[in-house]
Amino acid sequence: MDGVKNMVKERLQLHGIKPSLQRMAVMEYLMTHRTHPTADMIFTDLYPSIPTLSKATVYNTLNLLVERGVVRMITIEEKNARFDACMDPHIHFRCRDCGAILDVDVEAHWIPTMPDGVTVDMSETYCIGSCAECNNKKAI
Amino acid sequence: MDGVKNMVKERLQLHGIKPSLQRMAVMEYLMTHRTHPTADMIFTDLYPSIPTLSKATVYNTLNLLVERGVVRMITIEEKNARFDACMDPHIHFRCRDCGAILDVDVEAHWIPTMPDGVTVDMSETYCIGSCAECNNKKAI
DNA sequence: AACAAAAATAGAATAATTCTAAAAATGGAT
DNA sequence: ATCCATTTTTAGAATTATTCTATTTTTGTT
Repeated sequence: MDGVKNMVKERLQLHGIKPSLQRMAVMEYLMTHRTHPTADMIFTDLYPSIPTLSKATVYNTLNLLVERGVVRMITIEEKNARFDACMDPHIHFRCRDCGAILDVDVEAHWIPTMPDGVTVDMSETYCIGSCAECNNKKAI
Repeated sequence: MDGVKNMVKERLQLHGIKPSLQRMAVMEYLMTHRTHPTADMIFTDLYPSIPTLSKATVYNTLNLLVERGVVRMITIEEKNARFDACMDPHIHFRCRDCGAILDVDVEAHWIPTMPDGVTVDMSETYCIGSCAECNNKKAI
């Protein structure tokens, strides 16, 4: 039996999500690809191995996963949402030049002092700039 | 002469943007409406007073303003981009229940320690949760 | 095997944004 | 003022990410 598949299944069940073939595939994809993929990338990559897969299913699954708090949706790019199954505290950096999105580990997320009565259940920080490679190219 | 219009004009010129009627109108709108409007809201509100206004112009102008660093684009909502002319350090909070987007003042933006070679030129923090009013309603 | 509930599917519909090509406005130089 | 080049605006078409709808398939239970 495949260890990864078991982890995937457990993680879904832990959040009350029935582990169908398609949901397992999307979840496994996110757990093994730390590339912050778009819904379309996930669909395109999974399609060859699940030829009956529909884009609607990918969207349905991603929405369900986000609702249940199993993955995060990243809106660092205006165009399309990106998804991330890593729930350890980290922030995202986008390189203005090459478009890469990198994880940057942090001890904990920053939650500024909020006005009275406001409760926060999640926080995201996005940094934009130039990555090391792009800075290197410019220096030459 | 109108003081606000002068401030608007100066702010555009300071960033090398020719202050056309349309650009002034969009910029003035953003400076006087701290509601984080979408492009569509800006268009709809300005249209009555500038009946020749085109949506493309609103988008062109907003893109120019963001490029030149005069306003920030806020991607706290997946659906549409929102815009903010206030460049003082503050973060945005979105209420999951009523959808309101609030400003929360901070001393300075948080920029975590980045990997070597990475340079950051801007950072945004989004917090999501429930606002005071919605929390109140739930408590009753 | 029969049935109800849940999940997946194809394709149409929606909506935000960008693109295109043409028209209008602007700002010199003559 | 007039001509010309450049910039800006415009309307509408095109694009694209996402959601919706109605149907079919799968799953689990009696």
